[in-house]
Amino acid sequence: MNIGAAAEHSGLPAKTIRYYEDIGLLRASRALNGYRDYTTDDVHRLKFLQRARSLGFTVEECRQLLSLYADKNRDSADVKAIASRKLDEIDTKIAQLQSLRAVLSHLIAHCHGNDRPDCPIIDDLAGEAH
Amino acid sequence: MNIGAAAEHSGLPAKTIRYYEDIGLLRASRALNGYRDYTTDDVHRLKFLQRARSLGFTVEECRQLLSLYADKNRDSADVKAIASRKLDEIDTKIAQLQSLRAVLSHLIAHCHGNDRPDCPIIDDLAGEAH
DNA sequence: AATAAAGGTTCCAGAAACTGGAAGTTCAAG
DNA sequence: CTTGAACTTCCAGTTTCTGGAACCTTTATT
Repeated sequence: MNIGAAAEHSGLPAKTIRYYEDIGLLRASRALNGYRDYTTDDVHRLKFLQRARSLGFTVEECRQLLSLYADKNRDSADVKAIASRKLDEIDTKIAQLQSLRAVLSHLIAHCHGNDRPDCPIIDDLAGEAH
Repeated sequence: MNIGAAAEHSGLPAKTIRYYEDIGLLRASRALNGYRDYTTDDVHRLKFLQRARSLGFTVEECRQLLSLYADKNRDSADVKAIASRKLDEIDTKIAQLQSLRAVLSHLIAHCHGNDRPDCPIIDDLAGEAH
């Protein structure tokens, strides 16, 4: 599959896919004409990258996450440790999104028109996830 | 409150807070000595920014989100429309995080040692949020 | 009171993660 | 066989910080 189709399927711009190859995040094999050639597994990885990046994981973190599947020689306890750490980060992110969501939905429900200047939301703004 | 304390409370480096001021995201008033002076409301906004940025919202999106509270003259329907759109984005992010979480926890639970190379996870990698 | 350390200021340079554009090659359609 | 889309590389620019120099203010210590 050419880079255009891979871009289409993964949701990443072709430019970004080439950039990821530049920095060694995901190498694709080449067809005889020199074009990059992507397998469906490659596309899965690209989708995964798109998702993880859009959720605030850094490229280095994505590299780590990808390595969890890729490295057959890695010790199982090691994999588990890294995965567990990432799991905690994900849980934190979910909690933060939920608190962000609460703030916004409160805003939608209660703070219309003239009420808003004194809206209690501003007090909760960035409040802890209870 | 000085910038150091604001940094401490918000979780953002002082450098970043100054940068946010540079790009007009959050202006702080100045004390007589020229130091930036932050109110607790400012700190709430900073915390909010820290959170939203770490969750993958762009600076421009954060600016929009902040404007939801700040702009007293904005039409209520307008506020609701923007907030609703952001709410949808947040829901999507939550769903994506949950699917990412499922993949990782599956990895932890089932793909230890020699099983992993053929682990079914790689098939789910970046699979849709069901 | 003098001074050293800590923390504030601006400004400029560099890094991370893209993003756009030029110049050229290959492919598919008419 | 030509035209246009999609591919290639390479270089330059943008966004979002981040580090460091040079200098000023506050705070603690002698």
